[in-house]
Amino acid sequence: MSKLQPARGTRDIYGDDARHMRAVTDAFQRVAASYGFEELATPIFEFTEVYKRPLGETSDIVSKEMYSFESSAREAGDKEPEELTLRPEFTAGVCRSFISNGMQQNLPCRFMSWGPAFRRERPQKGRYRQFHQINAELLGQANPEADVDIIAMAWRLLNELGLGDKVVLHLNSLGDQESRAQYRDDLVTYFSEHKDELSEDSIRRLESNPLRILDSKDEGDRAIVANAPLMSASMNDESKAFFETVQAGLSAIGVPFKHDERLVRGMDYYCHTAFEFITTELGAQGTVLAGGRYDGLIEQLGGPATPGIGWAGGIERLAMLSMQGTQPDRPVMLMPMGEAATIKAFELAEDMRSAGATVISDRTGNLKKRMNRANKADARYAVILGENELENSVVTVKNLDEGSQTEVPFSALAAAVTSGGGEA
RNA sequence: GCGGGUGUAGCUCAGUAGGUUAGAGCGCCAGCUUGUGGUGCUGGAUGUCGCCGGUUCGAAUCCGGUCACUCGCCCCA
Repeated sequence: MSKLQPARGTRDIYGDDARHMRAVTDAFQRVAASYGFEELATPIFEFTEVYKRPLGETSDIVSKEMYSFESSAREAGDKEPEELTLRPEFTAGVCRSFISNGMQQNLPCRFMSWGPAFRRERPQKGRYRQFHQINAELLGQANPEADVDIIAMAWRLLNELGLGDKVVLHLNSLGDQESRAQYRDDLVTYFSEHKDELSEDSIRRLESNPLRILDSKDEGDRAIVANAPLMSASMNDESKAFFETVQAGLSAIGVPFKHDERLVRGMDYYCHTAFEFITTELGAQGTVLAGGRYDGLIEQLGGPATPGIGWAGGIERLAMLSMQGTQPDRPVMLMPMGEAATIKAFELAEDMRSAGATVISDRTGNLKKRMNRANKADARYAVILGENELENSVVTVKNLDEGSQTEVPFSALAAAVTSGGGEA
């Protein structure tokens, strides 16, 4: 075993892993495009402020999980050092881009993005320090129908990945800002009365994030949570109506969901709809796709008040669950023997590629070795060009599935290897 | 960041009353087959036993540290 390892929480992605992940992003791009989403590729790092402001100084992400650094490349012409951060999530960067480019002229905006994100957490299965997400954001629509659309899109994607029966949609509403603030107060009041019964973690949450106590895994906490006031009790009429519409819409298009009163969101800018698609097959990393509405975020970043809703999916987690992947095209292995044949083979290879074939030229070793490699590469044909063939302007085409072989004139080769399995 | 488990060949793993040259399967290489793969037969090589240090006449095995992975917590996709 080599001492040279990738940095903690990172890994090399190749082979089946790469194919499975590609299947997820391919399906995502296809599905999102069918809902009118267009690609927005934001930089992989931003000014630290972009993440710090909306997430809050005290949030776990900002205080201990961000990869931040100071760039001071004076040689490159930078006058002042810049505080930069590798993106820990997509939403803040997308909203920054929306503001930077004056996109409020063009509402509503539907953006799809994908790629790596970085968080310095303790690695676990399905949780990496460099991980990959697919991300969808819909900006400029305050109506609950938008929430239905974007959840429907997620549901369609999950089904295309064959995960319809492996995930459960947990759905909740945090209400509007007023309702949410009210609920928070109600919870603090209630939990403060039971403070001495709460776990250490939850006493801390009482200050930092009281809503999080609701999904505590501590046994003692759960007993107290069971009698805690419900979000729905604190919601005003507008918020109730909003949530009713979302649920009715999902029912109308047949998206199954479970109203989960204990599903919450950490950041303050979240409101109304919150949802998570959860599986039981990945241990503690059960959330494979999650999102919600964030009507206050863009304004908080200094842009024009613009409502937004979106979600992010973990590509690693989705890939691990679905295990789908397209195999590469079966290649034609071209085997020129000798110098003159090698030159001729360049031309034949390009002819076959022009006709749509995948061609690999194997120029080294004896024929036995090359046939062996052809077999490992799962080639459909081996094309042999030796001195005998060269003299007669033919190649020997061997069908590796059937074991049969025939001689084919140069001019007929491209057609022979692209005729779809038919013997030449 | 906190707590538990694991680390032996490319891969999956055996290997404890500490004892000489550390094993299996798969894969890999070679030959049977000098211009022909897959299945078969024969043979071969796998390796700082994660790393560093300690105990011991002697450590893959016991102890400490460290790194990585893994399970849970925190948090989250």
